[in-house]
Amino acid sequence: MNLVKKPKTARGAETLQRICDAAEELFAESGYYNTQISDIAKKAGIASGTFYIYFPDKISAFRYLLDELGRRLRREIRAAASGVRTQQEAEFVGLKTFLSFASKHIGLFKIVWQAQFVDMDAFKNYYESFAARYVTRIGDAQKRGELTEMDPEYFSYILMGIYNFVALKCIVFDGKEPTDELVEEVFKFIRHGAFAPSADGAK
Amino acid sequence: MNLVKKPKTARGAETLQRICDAAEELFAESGYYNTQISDIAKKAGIASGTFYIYFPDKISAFRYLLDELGRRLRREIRAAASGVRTQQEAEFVGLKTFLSFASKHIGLFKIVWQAQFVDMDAFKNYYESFAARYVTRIGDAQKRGELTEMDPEYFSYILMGIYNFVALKCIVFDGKEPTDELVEEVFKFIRHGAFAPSADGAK
Amino acid sequence: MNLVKKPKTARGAETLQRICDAAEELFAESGYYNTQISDIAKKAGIASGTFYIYFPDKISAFRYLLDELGRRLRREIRAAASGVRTQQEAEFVGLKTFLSFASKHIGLFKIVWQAQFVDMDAFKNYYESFAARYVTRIGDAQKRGELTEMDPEYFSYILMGIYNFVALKCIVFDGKEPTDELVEEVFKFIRHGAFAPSADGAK
Amino acid sequence: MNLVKKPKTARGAETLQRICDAAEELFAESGYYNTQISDIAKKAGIASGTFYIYFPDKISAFRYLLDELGRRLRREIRAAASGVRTQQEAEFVGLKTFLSFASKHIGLFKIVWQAQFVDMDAFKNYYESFAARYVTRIGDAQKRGELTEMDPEYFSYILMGIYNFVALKCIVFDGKEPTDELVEEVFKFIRHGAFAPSADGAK
DNA sequence: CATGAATGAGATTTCATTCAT
DNA sequence: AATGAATGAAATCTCATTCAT
Repeated sequence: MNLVKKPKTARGAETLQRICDAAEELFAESGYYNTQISDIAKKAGIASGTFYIYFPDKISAFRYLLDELGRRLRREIRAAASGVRTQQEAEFVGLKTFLSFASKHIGLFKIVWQAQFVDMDAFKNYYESFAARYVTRIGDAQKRGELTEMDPEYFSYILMGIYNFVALKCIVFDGKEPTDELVEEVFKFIRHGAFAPSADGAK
Repeated sequence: MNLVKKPKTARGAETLQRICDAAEELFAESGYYNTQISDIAKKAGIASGTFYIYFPDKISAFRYLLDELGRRLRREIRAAASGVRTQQEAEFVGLKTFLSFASKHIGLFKIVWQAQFVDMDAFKNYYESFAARYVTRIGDAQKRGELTEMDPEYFSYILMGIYNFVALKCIVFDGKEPTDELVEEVFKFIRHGAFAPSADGAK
Repeated sequence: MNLVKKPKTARGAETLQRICDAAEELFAESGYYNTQISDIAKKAGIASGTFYIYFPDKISAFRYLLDELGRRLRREIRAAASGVRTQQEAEFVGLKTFLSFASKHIGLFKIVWQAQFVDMDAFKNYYESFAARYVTRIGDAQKRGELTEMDPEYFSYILMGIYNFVALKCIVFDGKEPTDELVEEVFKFIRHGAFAPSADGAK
Repeated sequence: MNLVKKPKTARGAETLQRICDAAEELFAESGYYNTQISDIAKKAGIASGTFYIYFPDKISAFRYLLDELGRRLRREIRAAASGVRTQQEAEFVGLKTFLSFASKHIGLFKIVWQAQFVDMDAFKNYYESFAARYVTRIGDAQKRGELTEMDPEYFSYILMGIYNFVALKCIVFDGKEPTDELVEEVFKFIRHGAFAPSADGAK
């Protein structure tokens, strides 16, 4: 069965859009389990029954939003990194794009985090989709000698961990927009690691 | 007011322990919202009403476990890092301890992740408690020139991000025990960053 | 906030009416605490959940009925007493109307009595609403020399006491309809007091 | 079965007393259905189980207190009225005693009111016990020409209505002690009725 | 006598989903 | 396409009562 029924009329398309916007906001703000269909309906300005014209059930709406998030984010990163040469530049641009996307779509960002308790398969799939693309790129870069030698899978999870926790701190906890300085700072860690050259050199 | 009612008899203490064990396992396995009091009661071998002798409601049990997790994990890390000299050693030992703790207490580890949708305050508090301790240590180490200069708060969130996503990949997704080799690999990243010396040397 | 949600369709209006009728009867017959939502639903011929479309909780339904009782009773008494000249006539007609109302709506009458243990504020408010209207009329009549001089507030509570206990004896305990003779008898007391003229003349 | 198990030791007697005091207060303050055995136990400073040493169940404690109330009140009124000659004096003293008793034992007074929804038989029995004694005295007084001729049963309910509602207003609603002036005022009504002599004489 | 932990039936309330209009 | 009333299974939580200690 399909996650969503594509509307045939313009009126229907607008209704679906309103449902998605409302659902995105509410899932992010209150969480999947604390969001009722009636809440979504009220926020979207429709009757509860109308929700079921477009989605077969609640979880389908969630999965649909989750899919959309991944797709859009990957598209943006791909677009942003299209012109770069080195892996360093790609990483820098990726970080920047991720943070700005998470800031604009804080809803979708928070939806991913809870997915593991709503739909573990969808959650795992989300991260693995990201990792998969990473792994190829990382492998290539390692062959070119650009990147530290290590398991490409863990490599990508480390980078995702950094990205996600920086976003958590900056956007969710502190409610700030990520600045260019922040991106620079974080990227410094990614480039050099945690330890100061001197300390490391002494070893 | 109180998250938990301390039992007055040995029998009561045992019952409470059984409730905690059952709740920890179920919250982790199925998530907070998919875990019913009746499930906990059945797993603990008690009547449903007995749960409410010790906890005023479901969410209090969750918060109690969350608190306990943080406390135990911090205690173990502190104990493990008590004899070390440098920040590098401390970090290495901390990572190792975290992964082995998460592997033993996968329940508690997964409880933290969902906390933001059960009780955002408790969730934030959890990470901030960790960050707070980190920040001091990091500041000191930076003064000694051991660590890269950067905002200590983001520094700690970066490290927590790495730890958590490595645990996610290894323990949750792959269902493996973290090995010493993994710890070494991840630590390599923390020490040198993402980029190979040669590539970096160009800078 | 609101005690009741006003239905938007005719079907809804009928359902609400059926719920009110059922609740009125059951609250009166078995008391608030011995009446279950499922009893009301069964008697109204609806599913339990439907109750909650119209009332946010059990106590709101009770308060709503209590309000309605007061309003309807006051309206009837006002209507009945609209054409009278003297306070004596007004009082006579008021007593008569009260007893016949209580007899028709024994449910609502009994609901008031228990209100003090369900919702003390609503209970107090009920009697004070009655007393308030009384007090004005009594004050006026006293100025015209029609009524014994005494505190108008206690005056009204005395009259309410007489009305309520006569109704208790006749309707609740003996299960009878109040007759015109009863009204006459009781009114004799109100007119002359307890003591026979001769005995009183001795004073 | 007995309502209460009489204690054999002095320690037991004190415990029973503490239970009764606590129950009286709580039943009055919060109502029968909102009072938990555990509340009574806590207030009495005992364990919940101890309650069941003295009372077979919750309702027995209630009935016991209700019985006690009637007995004590009747005893006090009898004692106070023992020396009087006329029905007028008896009535005056009765009113005074009732109000002062209700003021001291507001708990017991409020317990009676809710009895109809806890135990209708006990409630009816309570008022009928009072009415029964009244009826005899009233009949005699009527034969002596002291009292207005009317059905003695309704006569007694009218008087109880006056007493109870004056107590309700003064003690429960206004939280005041009944004064001698109040007793005088109310008694004026009982003696002369509601209407001023002139107004009545004109008729 | 006293304790307080344990019970478990039962109450209120929620909410995803259906369906007649 | 949209409405909103209705459903009813299921969840959380309560509390009188029992009983081993």
